[in-house]
Amino acid sequence: MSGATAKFSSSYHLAAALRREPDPAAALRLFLSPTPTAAAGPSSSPAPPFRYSLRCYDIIVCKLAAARLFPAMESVLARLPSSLRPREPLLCRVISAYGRARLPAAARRAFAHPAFPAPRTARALNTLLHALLACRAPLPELLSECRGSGIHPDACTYNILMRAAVADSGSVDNACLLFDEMLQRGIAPTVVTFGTLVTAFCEAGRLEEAFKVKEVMSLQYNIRPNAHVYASLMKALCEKGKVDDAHRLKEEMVSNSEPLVDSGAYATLARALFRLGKKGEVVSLLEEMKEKGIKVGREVHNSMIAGFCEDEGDLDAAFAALDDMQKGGCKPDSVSYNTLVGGLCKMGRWRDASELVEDMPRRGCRPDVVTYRRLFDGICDAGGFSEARRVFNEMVFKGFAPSKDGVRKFVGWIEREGDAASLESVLCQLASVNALESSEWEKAMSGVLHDPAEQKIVKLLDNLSLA
DNA sequence: GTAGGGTTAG
Repeated sequence: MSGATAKFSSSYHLAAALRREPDPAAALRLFLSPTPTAAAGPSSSPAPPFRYSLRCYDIIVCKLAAARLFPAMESVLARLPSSLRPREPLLCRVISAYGRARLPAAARRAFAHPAFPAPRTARALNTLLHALLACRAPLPELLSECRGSGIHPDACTYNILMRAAVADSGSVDNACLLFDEMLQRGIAPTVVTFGTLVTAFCEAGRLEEAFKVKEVMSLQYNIRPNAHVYASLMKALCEKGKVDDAHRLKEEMVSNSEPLVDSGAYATLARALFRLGKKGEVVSLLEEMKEKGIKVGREVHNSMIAGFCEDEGDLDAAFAALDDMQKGGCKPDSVSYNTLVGGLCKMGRWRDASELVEDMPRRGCRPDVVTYRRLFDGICDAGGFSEARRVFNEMVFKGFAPSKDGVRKFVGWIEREGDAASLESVLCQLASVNALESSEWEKAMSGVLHDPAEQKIVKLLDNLSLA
């Protein structure tokens, strides 16, 4: 006897079912009540007839983390017995999920989670540092986290710190100081370290120094520049309008004996050619990749989609590029869809954009914060405010904050409508995703507030300002 | 998915 009601006789079967279940909430229900009797009544759940394996915890935690269902994830972690000896990679998934969700305090708490046996290694520390970097924590905070942990830093630690130095101060010089410190402590730089420096100089527009780093790494450290290094340099050259130089650099890259089959650098070139209106050269670029046996990767497909949407204004061609991508065995990601959503909105086709977003889960791609922002902005720009209201509710429910620009237009519309109750709930929703800025409610106060609801809102705003 | 790039916001 098997089937939906028989459920699972072992943690092995449960793990397989959890893995198969695409809906994280459904997976959680399976995890919580793997037997039919347990499913019948949550309060009287008997213990399942088997012991959960670490694998089951692994799968459910990762699924919940990916879906940002953090309270559920925490409750599963709280049930995780330390006797199962969960290992650091799982902890790292949790930490980085919080980093991606921009929840630094939660990331710090996870780092110290008691279910995971001490001591922590540099790997967990580095994951935490990277999460904090994603939350735009300033460099001194990362440094003190580092010192406080008592964990010996490795090259990866320094690479993250160097990135943070650039992100924080915008100056490459602090990154260079960290590089010197790293050498003094006898930690050998890796190809990633040099890639980070090259990128930092490129972003600062200091191309001569970027090329100097490339030279130093090969001549003094005998580390050959890889595709990352070339990609940064080529992008910087394209941005300065030196597409021919970028072309030459690409030649150097592919003539390197190392099997550089990475297509990322081609994406930059393709997009730069689109911007210059040289669609034909993109075609020959793709042919060249085919000749050389270089797989056309996701980024190249995405830069084609972007080229058609933004440079050519040709949505049909963009959707055709999406089809090509799928036919070529490359799964479109949120960048692909976000570009199309933006393109449709820009053409005023926000109803089509809305449909595309609704279709994304079925196509195997979860809408992200960019998806919703572009759609919301596009609808607000076009004045489709009742649809905007629907999208707004959906995105806020998922924990995504709308863009400032969209909020301004949306709140402006609600003010003009003079619906104080709506305004109140929208302000609350904005506060729930930390998107309520003083300027918004100051403006709201000077707006529609001349009816009895006025006092209520003023009181609400006072409360918000105290929070 | 412990670190760097390339395609979308900003």
